[in-house]
Amino acid sequence: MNKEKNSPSVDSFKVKCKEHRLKTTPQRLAIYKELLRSDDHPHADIVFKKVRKIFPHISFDTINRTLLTFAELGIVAMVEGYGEPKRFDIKTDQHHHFRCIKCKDIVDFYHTSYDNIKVPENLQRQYTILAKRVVLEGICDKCGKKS
Amino acid sequence: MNKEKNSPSVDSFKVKCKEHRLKTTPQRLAIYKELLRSDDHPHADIVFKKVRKIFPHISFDTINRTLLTFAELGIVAMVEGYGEPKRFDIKTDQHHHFRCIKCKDIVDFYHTSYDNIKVPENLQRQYTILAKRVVLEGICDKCGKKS
DNA sequence: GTAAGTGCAAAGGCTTTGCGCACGC
DNA sequence: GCGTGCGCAAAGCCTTTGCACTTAC
Repeated sequence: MNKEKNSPSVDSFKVKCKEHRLKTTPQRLAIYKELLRSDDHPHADIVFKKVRKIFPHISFDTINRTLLTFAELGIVAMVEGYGEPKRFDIKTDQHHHFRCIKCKDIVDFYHTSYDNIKVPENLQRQYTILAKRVVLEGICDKCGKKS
Repeated sequence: MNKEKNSPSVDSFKVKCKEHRLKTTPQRLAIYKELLRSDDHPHADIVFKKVRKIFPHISFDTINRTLLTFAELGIVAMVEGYGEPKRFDIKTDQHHHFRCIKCKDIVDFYHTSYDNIKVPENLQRQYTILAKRVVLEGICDKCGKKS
């Protein structure tokens, strides 16, 4: 494993850009850095508002296009939702999610035994499985206290 | 367990409506029946096009509002996606999903050992877990043949 | 220098909201 | 008859597209 290449960092980002023949523009770098800072799976508009503080002239389209490009190339991941705006995650390694059904928060967690769950044989035969993920849903501590 | 109440059927639907003080209008019944017929987790527009064949004067808003109401009350489930239009599922019992990343098909499957996966203790303590679901992603047989 | 990327503007979808009329209970 | 639900229309977002200008390589 090449750590440089796989753990999210500014350096790994530059490497990935070269691999995909993407230009490492200041805008892209700023967007990537913002994602590095976030652990709440922000959507484009949140990233826009934050990056604009550093980059006042950046346009929303650049944010959106960049995030979609990153997602397509596997530089970032897209997280599943229920029809809300697309949300992005800097973590592309195997992990799992807890989702709060009230505040819509998504919390990442790692759990080796979930990584190793066996795919049912009939599905294994029929499909090419590329990713496995466990999604837990419920109510987070903050929302639990409110009610 | 009250089978009448829990397995999806027209009868169980009427019971559920009464429980939630919803009127069982012909429109709602038609929408519910259409979902009963579908196993591909359709979004509102698909349901609209199909129901309109039986109910030419039904409006899209009715479909959309009805589906959202059903989802909110737990009469149907909403399936997770990546920012596309909301998709709905008549199955509200525990099951899991395979998603094809190419054609976006979602296939339901049941797998007891997935139902019984243990929630990590630290999460168990912090959150109230209401649902567990395994999501497998990859390429389905149809898309696999094409490439 | 060249191709790729950015910013701006406009259009296209999907979803939501408000309101008068209709209809199930 | 009462209150919920429906249909229609309009508005509000989010996302996508096209194009000229700019910039990284």
